[in-house]
Amino acid sequence: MAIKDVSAAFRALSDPIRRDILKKLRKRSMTPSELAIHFPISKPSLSHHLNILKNANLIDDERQGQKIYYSLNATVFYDVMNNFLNNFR
Amino acid sequence: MAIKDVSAAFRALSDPIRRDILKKLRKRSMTPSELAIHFPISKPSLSHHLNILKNANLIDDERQGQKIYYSLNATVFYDVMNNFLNNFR
DNA sequence: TAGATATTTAGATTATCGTCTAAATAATAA
DNA sequence: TTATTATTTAGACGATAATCTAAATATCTA
Repeated sequence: MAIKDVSAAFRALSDPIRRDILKKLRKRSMTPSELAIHFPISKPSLSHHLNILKNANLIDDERQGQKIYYSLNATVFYDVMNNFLNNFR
Repeated sequence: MAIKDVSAAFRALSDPIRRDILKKLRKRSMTPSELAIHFPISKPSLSHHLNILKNANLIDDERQGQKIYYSLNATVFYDVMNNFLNNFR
């Protein structure tokens, strides 16, 4: 999956909580409940942030029973950055 | 000048007009009036966008008489991107 | 089928954003 | 000084965003 919307990607990255979520997911996939431990916001708010990251194609999700595992979509992540940087080289 | 605020930089980059302004400034410094030709917004709106880019340290300004020349601050620009990418390597 | 756990959706509230017009400031030129 | 040009500031308005609580949906287990 390629870059759908550069604006959405940058907007997603403009929030420190969302950048921290990506940093957590860099190490391993995590569920919303696992992530929630690290952030001082309600679960609906966390869900909202995850949705924004997902719509920007920066993360993927996969349900396993009751749990949903979110993971970093490194490909799109680099695509956004590199495509953008190439415009300025 | 280093990165003051990563959030401000990404937020600045989340608007397509502001990204287009940066692309124009990649080639040469330009005044608000010169830039205005290329964008379908009022001059106060353009001024607002330039202010956001300036607060994010993505551009510099320099007055020459009546005119103010805006230029890309490539250093900060790359710093934001590279520092961020390094976090995900 | 209930009950428990995991997550999202709905709806409200407050704050921020992008835009405009009108007015103000700054510099130059007649 | 007065007029002209370049740009920003002020203030308003509608749209979007981040957050919360309460309720709904989905899955598993007894």
